Amino acid sequence: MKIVTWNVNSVNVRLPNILKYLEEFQPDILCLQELKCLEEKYPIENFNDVGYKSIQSCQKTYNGVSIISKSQPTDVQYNPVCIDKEEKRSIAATYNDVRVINFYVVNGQAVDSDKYKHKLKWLKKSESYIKEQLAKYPKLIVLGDFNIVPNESDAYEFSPDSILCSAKERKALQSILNLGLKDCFSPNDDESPYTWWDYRGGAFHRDIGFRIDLLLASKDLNSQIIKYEVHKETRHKSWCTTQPKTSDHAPVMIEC
DNA sequence: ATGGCCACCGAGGGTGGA
Repeated sequence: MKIVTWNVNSVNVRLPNILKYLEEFQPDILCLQELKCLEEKYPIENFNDVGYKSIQSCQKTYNGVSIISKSQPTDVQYNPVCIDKEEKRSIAATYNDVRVINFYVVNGQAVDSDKYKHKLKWLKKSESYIKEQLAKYPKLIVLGDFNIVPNESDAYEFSPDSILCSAKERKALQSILNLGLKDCFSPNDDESPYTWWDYRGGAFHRDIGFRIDLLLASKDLNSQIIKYEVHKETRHKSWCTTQPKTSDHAPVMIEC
């Protein structure tokens, strides 16, 4: 089974890229973040037309998460981790015997800002939710855009006092891992571990990036993982000729 | 070079992303 997480930065702008991705990589489960559209603008027919189902939690302009899959989801939860009900940042469902929880974690903007406090609060809520879910579903994966750099080696330049890298954020992530999850990341000797590169300053071609898109699996699932890949090629404007504008994130895939 | 922000809303620039 192939499971992917991808922050697409607008599902409608990126639709050609997503359809090409489905065709080329044939994931069983594709979790998207930053849909940036209302439910009625979500391109579900385009996914149905190529044999995929979708569940989604949408809002105007910001956020939004969905799970695109070959098989039918069960036990669907829309926005299970929620502080402000307008913010759609979480969605969960079961596919066969695997529980999939898709998160778009709060960015946080700057350390000690109101948004940073909101981020930490949101992470605390997600920890309680994951704990409850782990008790129900032994084969579980939490994945998405975490907006947290797990380790110093996961950033081109690790700044411990800045957003994505701060101690409080990383501690919140560690608390989630301590529930019994393992980061599926597997280093590749030929390339950096990054999954996000700023649009500005030619960051991608200079490989100034960060690893902030994560897949965290329970032990029962983690033991079955046979592959971990970051599909950086989708970040090249030449990859999808019908929509050369790319997301600033690359899709991350595991196979189990 | 695989480059030099992008997408949103709304009607022009302000906001948010990370």
